Amino acid sequence: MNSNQHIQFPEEVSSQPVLYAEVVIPLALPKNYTWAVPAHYQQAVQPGVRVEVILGKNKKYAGLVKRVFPEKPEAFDPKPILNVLDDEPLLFPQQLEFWQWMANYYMCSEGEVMQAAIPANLKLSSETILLWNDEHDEDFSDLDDEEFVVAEALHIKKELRLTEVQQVLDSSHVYPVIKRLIEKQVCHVWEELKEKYKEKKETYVLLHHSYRQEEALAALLNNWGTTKDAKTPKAPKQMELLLAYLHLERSQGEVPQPELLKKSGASAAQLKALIDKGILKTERRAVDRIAALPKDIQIDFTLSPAQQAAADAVAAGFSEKQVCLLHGVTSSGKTQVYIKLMEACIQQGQQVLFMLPEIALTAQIIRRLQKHFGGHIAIYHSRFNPNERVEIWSKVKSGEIKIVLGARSAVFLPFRQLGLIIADEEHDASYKQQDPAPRYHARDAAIYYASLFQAKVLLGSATPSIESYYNAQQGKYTLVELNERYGNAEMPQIEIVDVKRVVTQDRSKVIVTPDLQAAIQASLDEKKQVILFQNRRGYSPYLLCNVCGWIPQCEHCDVTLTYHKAKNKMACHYCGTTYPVVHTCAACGSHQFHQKNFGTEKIEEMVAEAFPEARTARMDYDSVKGKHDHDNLIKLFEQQKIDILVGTQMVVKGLDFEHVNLVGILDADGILNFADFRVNERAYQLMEQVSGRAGRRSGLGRVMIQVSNTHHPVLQFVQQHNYRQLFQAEIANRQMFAYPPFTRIIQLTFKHKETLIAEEAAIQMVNGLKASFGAFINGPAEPVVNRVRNQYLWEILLKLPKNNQLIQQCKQQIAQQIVIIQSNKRYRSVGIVPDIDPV
DNA sequence: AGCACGCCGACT
DNA sequence: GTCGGCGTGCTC
Repeated sequence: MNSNQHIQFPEEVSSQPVLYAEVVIPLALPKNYTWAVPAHYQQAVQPGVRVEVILGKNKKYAGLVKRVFPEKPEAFDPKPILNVLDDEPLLFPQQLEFWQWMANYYMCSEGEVMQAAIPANLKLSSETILLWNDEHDEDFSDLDDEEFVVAEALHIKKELRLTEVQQVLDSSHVYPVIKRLIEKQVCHVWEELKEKYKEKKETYVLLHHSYRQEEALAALLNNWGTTKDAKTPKAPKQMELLLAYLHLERSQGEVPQPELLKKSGASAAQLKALIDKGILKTERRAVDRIAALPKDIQIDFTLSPAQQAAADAVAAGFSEKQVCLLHGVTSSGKTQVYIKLMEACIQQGQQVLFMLPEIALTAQIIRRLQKHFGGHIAIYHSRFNPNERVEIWSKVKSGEIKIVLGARSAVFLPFRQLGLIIADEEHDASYKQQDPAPRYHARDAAIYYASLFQAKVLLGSATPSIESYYNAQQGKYTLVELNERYGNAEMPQIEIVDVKRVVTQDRSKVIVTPDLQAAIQASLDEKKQVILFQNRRGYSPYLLCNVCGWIPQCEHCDVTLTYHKAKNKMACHYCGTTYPVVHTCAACGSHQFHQKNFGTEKIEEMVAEAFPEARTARMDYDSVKGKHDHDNLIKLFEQQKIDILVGTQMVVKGLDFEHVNLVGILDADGILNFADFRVNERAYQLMEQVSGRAGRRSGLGRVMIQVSNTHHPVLQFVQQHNYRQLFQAEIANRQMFAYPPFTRIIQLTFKHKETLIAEEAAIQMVNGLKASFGAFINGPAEPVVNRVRNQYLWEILLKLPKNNQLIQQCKQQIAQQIVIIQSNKRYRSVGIVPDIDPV
């Protein structure tokens, strides 16, 4: 086999039995596969390390060892593990257990969980493309010969496929060498980013590590200018610069180069001199990278009595129950309560995971937490640069990072001593991953994950999900209420504006009623700011033929195309295809089209026309592509450089603007008339959260809701800010129609390019489940949008009683049924997608 | 997810 | 006569 055989004892003589390893491969394979552990790797192969294996003819993967065992598999002959990539496990047993739980609970493979769980840089396969890391300089002195060869090739070509690397290196070394190059940040793994975003980079000045020690620094300063030490410089201007640096570092933690030069009045040359002397150094990095802030904690505020009481109640609750729901009205200062609890947790040497919905993860909250926890905190985000994600991964694992602030994917980080998970805005639907598998709910998964560490979970919201509030009411969670706004600010006053009363010439919908228009003007006159909220769903602008009523549709989906005026394009929001704007009706040949509905784009345009003297801006998914666009826009609005902000859901999330005293909800009907069992809950959450943006700090805020169905009960609840009433009304509904929290839902989607085949497969599933679960099955039915990407859809909805054993049995039976259905040639290519607890 | 194997249409 | 379309089955 190889030369090792000569130095290795023959197997019969060796005291160790042959071992096999169950390995998770980051693919949607039906199950995990087994590879043989060569004798010389028996020490190195242990659960949690990555190994290089061949799968299929010649595909290589870095898989993760789940389990090592001595029994030889009978059904097949395992291939050998080629290499062991890690000296120590990439994660702890808790994470492996978490993966397994997630695969079971959400009906997917562990490979799919792995895919979601670990950063791209830790996933290697033959398909992997390596990219040269632009941040790396050309200093290759710390590379060995093999690393150097690859690094040089990469430096020239900028990218290499792993198969190309194979041609340069002896093939038995490729993966280990690549692994080391990634660790040395020479390169990183190419990854298709969901959203392109350009990191904002700045040059920061840091103290060279040899002067990080207090004594070394003191010695340097005390001996400055004396000649005792030949290395000690004299230049007084440089000392001034150094002192300015130290001052800035102490006062704000981080020292951006431009700021230092400006504050100290020193020149770039003087800075360079200090760098050349090895006293300071510079580092170019993204602004939101792990901050080199001092590792101390500064809690320099005191809680209000109400906040203190809440914090105490949460802490007391944790001694009895694992989960606590903090229901605090908007602007009650939940974040301060979190900060106190986080502090207590890290004082005990434990780690904290602070989760937020992706779009609420703004510079505003980051800055706020960094102010208190400095360098203990890291931000984790699916859009971050791959090298940094690995850096955070390992620093969380080592325990160096105490607090992670992140979106849902942060639940996968390898915490060592997790003490507390906070899920802020716990009601938010974006905690649920829609596509691809694992379709997990990060809030629910976090509760399980925490239990593996005996850690506590704090769910926070001004508008809790019905499920969580119900759990609290039933005594499953502790319930803590925080009913007063911080600083005793009053809750905003809510006015319902009946749009039916406004008559327009062309019977088209009114966008801004005269009442709202007057209120906007009043706010502007007071030099205050205005937010106009437009629900996006179903309210995008589209074109309609004036003659025959034809509406342009997507070629691949059963969806009306959205008209984007600014880009002069038509787009499908389901599959993303864009089309040129139609000018000729496909049905009657007419050239007259009318723009229907109003998106934020149209609203911004009209508002700008109506208030020419005001500065308006728009915030929605299209206008803020990158994360920094979003932050910049918020900054502008904070600084009152924008008077009127028109936006979608985005403006709702966790933002805190001081000078907003009017919020307009333009079309509440679009929110209230959505066909989903959660409409009322959603509508309440949305309107209450939007209202919360008004008058947060000073003065009374005003909210105007434009609606035609003025008697909708949810409007009254919002008007009175009465969550309890909403809950009571809604829980009765849920019970009556057997929806969560009284049942658990499993949705099965069947996809095929012929609708009949998808339907038949769905019917077969129903038939297979009928005997045991017949009473709980709804469907199959076609969804409202019945074709996406040229595939027709059919759905089955199971509303199961809350009985874990029964649910488990049902999942098993679904899995079996999927195998049976797909073993029939006719249904082989039907995609069957289970979604557990869909939102 | 790849990818090879395999069975039917427009090319040299 | 062949090149190649992508349906289908398998990967320890």
